[in-house]
Amino acid sequence: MPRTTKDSVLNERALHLFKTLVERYIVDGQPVGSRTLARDAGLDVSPATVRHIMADLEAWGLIRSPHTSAGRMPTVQGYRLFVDTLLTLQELNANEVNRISSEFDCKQDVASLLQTASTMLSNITHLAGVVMLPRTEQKSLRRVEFMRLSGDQVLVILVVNDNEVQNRIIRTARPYSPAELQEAANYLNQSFSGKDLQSVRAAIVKEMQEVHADVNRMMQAVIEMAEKAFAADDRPHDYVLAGQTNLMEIADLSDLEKLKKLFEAFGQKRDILHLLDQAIQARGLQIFIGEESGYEVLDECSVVTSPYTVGDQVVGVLGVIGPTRMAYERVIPIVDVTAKVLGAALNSRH
Amino acid sequence: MPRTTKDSVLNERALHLFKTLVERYIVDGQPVGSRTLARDAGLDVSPATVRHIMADLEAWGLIRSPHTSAGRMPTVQGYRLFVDTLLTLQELNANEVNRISSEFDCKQDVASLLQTASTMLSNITHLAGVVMLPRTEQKSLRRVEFMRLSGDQVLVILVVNDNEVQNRIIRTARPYSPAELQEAANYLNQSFSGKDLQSVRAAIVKEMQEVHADVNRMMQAVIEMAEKAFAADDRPHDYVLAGQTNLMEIADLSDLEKLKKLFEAFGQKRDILHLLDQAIQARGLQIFIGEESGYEVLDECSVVTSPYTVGDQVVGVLGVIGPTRMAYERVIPIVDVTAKVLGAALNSRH
DNA sequence: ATTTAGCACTCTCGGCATGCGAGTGCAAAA
DNA sequence: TTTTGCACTCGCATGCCGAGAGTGCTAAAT
Repeated sequence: MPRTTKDSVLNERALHLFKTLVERYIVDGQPVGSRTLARDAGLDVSPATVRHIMADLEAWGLIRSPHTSAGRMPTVQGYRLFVDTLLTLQELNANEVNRISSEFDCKQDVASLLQTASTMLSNITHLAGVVMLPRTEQKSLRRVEFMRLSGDQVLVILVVNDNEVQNRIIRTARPYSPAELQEAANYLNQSFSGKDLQSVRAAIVKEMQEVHADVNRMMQAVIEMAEKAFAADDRPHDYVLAGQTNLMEIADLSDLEKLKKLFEAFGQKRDILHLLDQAIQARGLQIFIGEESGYEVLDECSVVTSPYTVGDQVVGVLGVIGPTRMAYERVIPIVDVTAKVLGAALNSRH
Repeated sequence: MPRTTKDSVLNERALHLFKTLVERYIVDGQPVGSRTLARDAGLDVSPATVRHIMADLEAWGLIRSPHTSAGRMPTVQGYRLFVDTLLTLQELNANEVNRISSEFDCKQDVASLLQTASTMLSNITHLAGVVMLPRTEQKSLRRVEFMRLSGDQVLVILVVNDNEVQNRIIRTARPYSPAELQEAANYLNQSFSGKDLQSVRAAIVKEMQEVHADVNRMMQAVIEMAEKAFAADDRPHDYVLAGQTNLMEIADLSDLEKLKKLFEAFGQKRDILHLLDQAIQARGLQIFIGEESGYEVLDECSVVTSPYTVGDQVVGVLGVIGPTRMAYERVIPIVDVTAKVLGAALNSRH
């Protein structure tokens, strides 16, 4: 009886051949034929045998050929298996890690740290690097200041976390005098300085509900403004992208049409942000291969991400975007290390 | 005697044919042959006559053919002549102008105004839009605030122009107490509130030179900090780019290699900024055609720019970047109007 | 039962000739 | 000065051919 479909088992040898095939395909991008594979695998079997096994692998959905009489290349499921169970990572040595972390040392502010991380990812991997802005949950209020602009507009300046300044413009129900504003600020600074921004907001909301008409005019002003000023800091997520142009010279994506769609997605940011949001939930290195991501523009891409932490809070995620045919064994450690180093750098500047 | 090179004169008819040729080339991108041109020009002459004239135009360096037996297309000099003296602009009607300016109405802050302008330019023209950030010369100080961070680091918060907040971190010669900082801020606010930032700086530098040892400790502190805090706001210029992807589907630039170089230049920002800087000097609508710009990456591109003003101060420049073969007669009015509308929008928010 | 060798078959790709269409330039006629 | 006629040049699409690479199947060998 011929080994038709899946009556065969994926034994050691088949997996070894599969792994060799993927590795080979990743380095030179050509579908791999039986002869090449037989030679590469170092197994001392004939191409004919390899052909049999390749037929099995194809039946298992791990490889496919673009057309008759071309070699085979991995399917998405194939990459998945490869990445999950067969990959031998090329860990970075201490030297390389040092070179990476030294890049961060001279940077001052958060923005340039992120920029550096993104650029570095793209430079080392020759792919596109992406770093999502940190969502700091812990923002401790250091000082608040109100300044009247015109009519009912008030400029609010919040100093948080020792060295970060936020400012927003709010509209108030009625115009307040500078004196009133000063007093309101004083009250808030006294009561809440050093407190977490979230809890300040909570306290204010609570106070709003408790005190009704029996509150004096001043207190009303304070509460009204504070409520608006501390409204959740929900500016949309954002990311820093570097080295998109690297993707332009990758043969797999050379279809201008697709490339354009991809670049537009980078510009829109929406889809990419959704994906990064998913990745951040995962609390660990995450790999999206081809269509797995669920976004059509990323059909021919893989995304390798890792969250980065400050303290032990996950605050953001970074990674690289490249063709499905990427050197995972190199890229994964790089993303991993970069996330750790960025986390450390952010931590020390805190 | 045959009309060999430049013994012929560029008469009315020759110019008319040339103009027709350019217009035709701009719409369909194909080299224009004598037959087509004879038909298009509406002149009732035979293709042969047109051929003679085309030979003249070629001798004058206005057109060239990519190879024997292809039609002719404009040279850079040809475009220059066309743009300078032959172009019939397609002015926008009031309706379109309104549609443009209404886009700006709902925007709050400067950043989103610029973003809107850039996006709009790219949407209307189907090219890349670029808007340089305004360099406001007139920054009147409204309020200054110092806040001690750690050791010799001081956070400076400057409120300028009614609603813009700048903050910088400076290092001082010695640690100052909160009280000292407060006093310094008070002094500066009293003396300089409402003054222009430049002149504040000048006054401080002057004071530094005049008063030496006979100044009290307090005054020294004030001067030291102020000098640093008001150091010229020389963050590098920057711009907002939109619709780069439009450039990807333009046949003229379909060379991936060139396109990559161009996109990298967009990322680096350096060359583009230099060019915009030149454009801002020019005080008026400016067109760089192909190699005229002097930047190799822009060899196959044209850039149409116009400065925009607040009050009657030129504060920035905006424009579009596209292939040399662009619809100048449409693009020029669009850039022009957008610059005016953006200026007006910035003005009203001032 | 597995592995190997042999073989016919399929598909891609580069090179090559060919013909067509578009356009030119020149010389002679109008 | 303009037009006509004509020979000539390219670029480009088409079709053909052969080389190369790889497959699947069958039959033989281990």
